[in-house]
Amino acid sequence: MLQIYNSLSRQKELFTPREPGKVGMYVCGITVYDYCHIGHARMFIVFDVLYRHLQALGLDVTYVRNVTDVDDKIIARAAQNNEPVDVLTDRFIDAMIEDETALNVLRPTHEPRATAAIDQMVALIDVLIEKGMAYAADNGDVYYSVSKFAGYGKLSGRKLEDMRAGERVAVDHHKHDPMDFVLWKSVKPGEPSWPSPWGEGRPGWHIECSAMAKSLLGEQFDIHGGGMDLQFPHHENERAQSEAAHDKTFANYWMHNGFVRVDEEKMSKSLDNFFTVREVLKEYTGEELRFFIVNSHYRSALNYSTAQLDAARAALQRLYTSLRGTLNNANAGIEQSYVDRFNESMNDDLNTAEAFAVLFDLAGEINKLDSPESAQATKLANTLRALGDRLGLLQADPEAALQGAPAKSGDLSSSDIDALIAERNTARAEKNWQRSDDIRDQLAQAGITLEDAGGKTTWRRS
RNA sequence: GGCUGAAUGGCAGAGUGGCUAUGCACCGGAUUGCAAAUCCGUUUACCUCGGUUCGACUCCGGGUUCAGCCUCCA
Repeated sequence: MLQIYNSLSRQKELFTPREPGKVGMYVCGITVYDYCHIGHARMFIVFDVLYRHLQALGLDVTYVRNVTDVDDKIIARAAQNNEPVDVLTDRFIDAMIEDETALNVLRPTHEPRATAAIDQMVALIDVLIEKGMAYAADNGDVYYSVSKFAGYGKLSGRKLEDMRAGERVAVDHHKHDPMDFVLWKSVKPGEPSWPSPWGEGRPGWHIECSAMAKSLLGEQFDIHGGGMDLQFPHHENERAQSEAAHDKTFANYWMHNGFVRVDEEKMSKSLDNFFTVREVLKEYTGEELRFFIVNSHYRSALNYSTAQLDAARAALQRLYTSLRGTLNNANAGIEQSYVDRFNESMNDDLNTAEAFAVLFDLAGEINKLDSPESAQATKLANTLRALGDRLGLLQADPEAALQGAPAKSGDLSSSDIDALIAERNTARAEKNWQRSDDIRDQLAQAGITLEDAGGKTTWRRS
């Protein structure tokens, strides 16, 4: 019985799909004008874990995550680079896919691009105007009349009066009400545009998601997700548009992931304190970054630091070390009690931190066994790999994972390392401990840790 | 100013009205030529002030601090 925290009701609710056995899920993706940062990575990973969990529960999930490929920032960046908008967006979409692959994020069922759904947006705006919920201003813009939607503010927990009282909403004389937001922006010189009944122009950001969700999931669906900062105004507006147009509930459950912070401050472009995924991947593996993100609850704030990534590496080393030497036999069976515990944690609003305790318990049990190749060890290792996969982790060959981390210092090749290990073992056979220890120290300097066990010497990056 | 949310041991991070989270680090032991890895054991908590209760880190109320949203933002 899955319970998820619904931002709309501000409490955990039992998850009941609209159609038994099926789930429609929409997540707001990114605006492609730059490389993905750790905050984007968190969104990808959080909803990837949810996607995997829903599937593990036997549900047939249609997962839609859009790509916003037309927007002020994209246009500005393309102009700055002196390149066409689509060349810029294609490049960053490719980069995004590379990053996701490195983080072992599954591709959503559909990844619609806003520019391919303009017709649906125009149609939706048309419906809103027909219903008197929107109006075309004399400057060619179309606005949504916020005051005509009774439930406005419910998702973000704010009142229209409070918002109006705020001084931070810029006054625009084309709007009937300062809170009204734009559905269609009239064309400006040099900008991409499409024809519409209100003249050439381009869609506002909010209408994109309403239109793409409708065309791929229908007028109603189960889960709508995104970053915490999208709750207002983006999701509030999406909800207002879709519910006003269709006269029915839009998404039943709204989920928002917490932020990544740096020095206890939100990671963002404007604060210029962000780290891109590819930057971090120079020093850490995608799996280490993923572990760091999955290690804490998806709604809590997550403080980024290299100390945290180091801790993720150490934790992952413990898990992989327990798998070392075990047989990778998918038919070895599953120890159900661990799976049950794992599911119980995951069913509690994706309590991944608690679920991890199950993985570490499994690692401890495997370590206690006499032989990693015993039937029981194989079964437990099989269970550990299966549960790891539920979180998108532990699928690599243990030895490769332990040796594959990017070196933090030094840059010895594996053949250099093997040669030194061979020389050291010769010295050890001669009980030349001085020479043996010198070599071990030398490797330690280069970030290589040696382990002599069972008559064999293995190594890993530390 | 309005509205959310959070405060747990050296660090990270779950959770519970009375019972070991977990990982890393630390300490003692086993193992090892010495290490590493592993195993066994130990130590270190619940922002503050009041209240409810036989008993509160856990529930209620006040306070303090921090973060987020109210403007593009995952």
